[in-house]
Amino acid sequence: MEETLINELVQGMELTKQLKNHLYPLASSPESCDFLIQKILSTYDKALSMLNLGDLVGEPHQVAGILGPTTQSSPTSENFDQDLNDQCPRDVYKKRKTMPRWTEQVSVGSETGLVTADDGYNWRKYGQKDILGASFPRAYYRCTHRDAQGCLATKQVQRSDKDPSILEITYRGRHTCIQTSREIPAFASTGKEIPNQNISHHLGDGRKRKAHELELLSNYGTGPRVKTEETGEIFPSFSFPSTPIEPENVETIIFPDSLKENNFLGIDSQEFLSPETSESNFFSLLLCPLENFGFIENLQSSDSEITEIVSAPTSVTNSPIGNLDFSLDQVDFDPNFPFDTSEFFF
DNA sequence: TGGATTTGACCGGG
DNA sequence: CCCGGTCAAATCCA
Repeated sequence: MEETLINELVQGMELTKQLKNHLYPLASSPESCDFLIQKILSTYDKALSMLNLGDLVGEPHQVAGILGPTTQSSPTSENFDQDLNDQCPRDVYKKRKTMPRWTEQVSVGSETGLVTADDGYNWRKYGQKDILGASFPRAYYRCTHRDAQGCLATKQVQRSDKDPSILEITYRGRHTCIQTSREIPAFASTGKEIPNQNISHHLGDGRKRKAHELELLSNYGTGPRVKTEETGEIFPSFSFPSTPIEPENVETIIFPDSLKENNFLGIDSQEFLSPETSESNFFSLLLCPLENFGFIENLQSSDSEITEIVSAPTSVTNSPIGNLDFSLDQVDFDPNFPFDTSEFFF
């Protein structure tokens, strides 16, 4: 089993190298490509090292869970879900504290403060708090399908003190729900105003709220950069090759401007934490590296995502065509994808 | 009218 | 007791 994993990783690494060779003459920014690809390769290295060293990450099935579409519902994920089921709210709350947590910093490049951090999931805001020492309040979102499907995924969105154009989005828990957002462009599914004291007063006005949403979307992905970080914790459903045992490890990636022209901010780690979407997204990257290159940013959101990413080529290797077709069907956007937001631009 | 948001209250951990 | 996180009633809106 482990040997198979290594083989898969090695193949993935080779494929990434090939991809690198293909990308270089085409990419808008070779440095960007190189940076990202080096990141991917380094993830492979770490993953392989870990496998050789033993299972630093934990259970082998965690690793298995990230390999290939056949393990979309990883055993760990199921166990994880079971752990969270049939518990009183308090227990769930306690459990939630142990749930995987990771943070993204998304530059939204908006002076208006009306930018959302849409990630293709349906979120429902359930609270907002002023945080001590923070200039902006923190908004709390939970998965819309929590009641219906028991999905305990939550996220917190807070505008960065240092750079108000950056949203710090902390995700907690993995989505266990079946999202219906797949039917619509991921980035357009859940526009949410970010907590901003300057605008929060307007939120009572629904029309303004809607306008905000539009503005959010129109500003989406126009930021000068995307900076992601991972406040690592060990995910229960898959491994953390780069930072498997160092929760305090924070990795910040600053992306050059050349990567900013995209609307893929809507696809964040959550997408990739979901095995089926993670793979498909990466597939689409493989298929259309230039068109979709922007959302590499999101792929970089955390090492965990990279973990997911690197698992994809292995599947491609096994059955390239079939998986690619599969991926296209799975991708959250249609062929018009980046421009589906046109309706939001007036 | 049903779903989403707002917002003050509530709770538990540190 | 403070603060972060959640609840839930009131409110908003399509």
